[in-house]
Amino acid sequence: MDEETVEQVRAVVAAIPPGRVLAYGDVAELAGLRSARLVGRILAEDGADLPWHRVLRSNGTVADHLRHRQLELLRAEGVLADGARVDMRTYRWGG
DNA sequence: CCGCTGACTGCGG
DNA sequence: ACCGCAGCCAGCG
Repeated sequence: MDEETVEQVRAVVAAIPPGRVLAYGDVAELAGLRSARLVGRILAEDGADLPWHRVLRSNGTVADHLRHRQLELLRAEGVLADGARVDMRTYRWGG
């Protein structure tokens, strides 16, 4: 992985305010990338120390293996999920 | 080089 | 709401 790319993504994710969220694609755009998948990959490898739970799919759902943990962390900062889905219109940073 | 695999996305049926 | 498909970037066999 390109170190600069990783740092760009890390910077964007670190800047998301508590109680707000972004889609992988949003992070990619803000970091100057064309691939949302790459953002997911970077968070998987270098995202442990970041508020990675504020990044989810564009439709408000999250990957299965993260579902429980991520929704729990979001709930703790006031982001409520309607079942397995977060309302992006309400919580998306910017909006 | 080829194909498969993901913390993904938008479009069409 | 469901499904498939094409694009997407990087790593692995």
